[in-house]
Amino acid sequence: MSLTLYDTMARKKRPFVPANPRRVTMYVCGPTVYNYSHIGNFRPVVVFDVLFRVLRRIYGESAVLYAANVTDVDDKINAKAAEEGVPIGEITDRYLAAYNGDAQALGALMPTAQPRATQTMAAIIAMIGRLVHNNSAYAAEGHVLFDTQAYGDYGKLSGRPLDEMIAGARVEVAPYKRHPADFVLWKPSKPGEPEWESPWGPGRPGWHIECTAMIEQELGLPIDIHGGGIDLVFPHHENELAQGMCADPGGNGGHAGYAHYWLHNGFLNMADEKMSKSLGNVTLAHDLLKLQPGEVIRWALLAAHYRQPLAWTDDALSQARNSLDHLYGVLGRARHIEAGGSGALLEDQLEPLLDDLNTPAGMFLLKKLANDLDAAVRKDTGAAPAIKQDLLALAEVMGFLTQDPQVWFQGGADAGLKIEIDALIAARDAARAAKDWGEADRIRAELTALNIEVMDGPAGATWRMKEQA
RNA sequence: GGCCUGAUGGCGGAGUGGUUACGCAGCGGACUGCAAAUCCGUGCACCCGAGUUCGAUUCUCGGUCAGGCCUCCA
Repeated sequence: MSLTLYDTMARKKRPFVPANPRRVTMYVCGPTVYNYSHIGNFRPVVVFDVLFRVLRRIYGESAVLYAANVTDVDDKINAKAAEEGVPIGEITDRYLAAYNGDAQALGALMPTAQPRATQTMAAIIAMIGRLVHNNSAYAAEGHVLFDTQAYGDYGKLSGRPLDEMIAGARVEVAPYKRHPADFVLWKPSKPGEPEWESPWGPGRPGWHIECTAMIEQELGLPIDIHGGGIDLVFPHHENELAQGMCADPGGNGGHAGYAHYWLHNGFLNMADEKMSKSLGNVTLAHDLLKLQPGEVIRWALLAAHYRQPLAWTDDALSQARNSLDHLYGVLGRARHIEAGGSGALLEDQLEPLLDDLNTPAGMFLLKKLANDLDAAVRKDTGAAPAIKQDLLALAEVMGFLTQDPQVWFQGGADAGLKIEIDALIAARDAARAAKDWGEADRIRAELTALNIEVMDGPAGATWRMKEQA
C-alpha cells in the first residue's frame, strides 16, 4: 500500500516512506491547557487521528508511535492560576482532562505518548545546554536566545528568507538580541510565577524548545512526520527545525534531518474568518458535544480535505448528521447480515485516504458502499456480507460507525422514555389495525411531541430520536 | 509592505487536458391510510482575460476577489 502525503517543506505530495517501517514516528503539536479548547483546535486532533489509524493499518498497531504534547507552562496558564488563586497544576490537570475527554468523544484514539512540558524540563535544559555549548545559542540578560544565524537553512520551511522578514517585521526587537529573528529558549519568570533552576538562572523555557526536547525524548530524532495547524509553520515549526538541527550532537545537519514530512491542516472558519479566541468568535467543542454526538462533529470536521479551509456552520453539522443517519439506517437494515467473506483488497477501500488523506473522497466511498449494501440486502444478491465488511473496514479507519444502529437512533432516550414510547407505539399499531387513522395520527403527534419519529414498516413500526440541534 | 494559499451548481464538497463524483436542499414518480425511511427519474457550476493545445474547468501568465502567516494561535 502506498501512502502519499503533502509535505509543506517540499510544497508537493511525496510518497511516504518511513525511516523504519517497524517504528514509524509522528509528532503533533497539542494544546496549551488553560481553558476549554474551541472546535477549531480539534481539527488537527481528528485529522491526525485519521492519519494515525491509516499508519497503524499499514505498518501494524504496535509499529506506530504518535506523540502529541501538552503545553502546561505558559503565561495564560499563569494568569488563570493567579486569577483563581490555585497552583498551575490544578488548572492544567483540569483542562487536560477536559481536552482528552472531548478528543475521545470525537472518536480520537489516545496518542501513544502525551508528554508535558513540566515533565520534560531536564531534557529541555540539557538541550539548551548543548545549543549554548556549540554556539547555536547565547545567554543575555537572564535569557538564553537561539542564534538564527547559526542555522544556514533558517526560513526554508516557511519560505521566508531572514532578510525579508526583518524588512516586514512589525514587532519590537528586544535590545539583547543579536539578530531580530533570534528567539527565546529560556527566560526569567516574573515574580510569583513558577520557575525552574537552570545553569542560566531560575526561569522557564520559551515556547519552541519544549517540542524539540519532547520529540528527542519521546521519539528520537529525526522523526517521520511532524504535524500541526498551518499557523504553526512560522515561527513555531521553523524555530523547532532550526534548534533541532543545531542541537544534534553531530552539529548542524549532523543527523538525517529533523522531520521527514511536515503536515499542516488548514483553519476552521466562522463566516469566512478564522475562529480565534482574540476575535471572540469561538465555539467550544465541550459545548457542542452536549448537543451533538461526537461522530457528527467528527464528520463535519473531516468533510473538507484537511488542507482546505473549513467553514463551520449549522448547516454543515446538519448535513453531517444526515449523512450518518443514512449510513446507520443502512446498517440497521443490514443488521442480520454477518460481515465477512470479502475478497476485496483493503487497499481498495483505503485508496482515498492513501492519497493525502482525502477524507471527502473516503466519505463518498462510504456512501457508495452503503448504497451497494442496501441494494444487496434488498435484492438478496448474496454480496451483502462482503460489502458490509468493506464498509465497516473503511469506517473504522475513518473513525465512524462505531455504534450499534439502534443505539445511534434511540440512544438519546432513557429507559423510562423507552417504555412510554413502546406503549404509545403499541397503542398506535392497534389503532392502525382497526383503521382508526384519527387515533393513529393523534398518537403519532404525541410521539412527535416527545421528539420521536415513527416509521411504519412491513414488520411493524420502528422509531428514532429526532435531530436535537 | 513581504510571504503563502484558495476561487467548482441554491448550499457543502471531490476530481479531471476531451464523457464534470457525491451529499443536502428542489422538482416529478413509486411505495404509504397519511407520513417517515427507501427506491426510480430530473434541473443546476468549474471567478475574469490572455496564452499553450485539435480541444482547458483542469496547464502557463496576468487580473480580480477571499483567506492565512509575518505577534499568542490548531
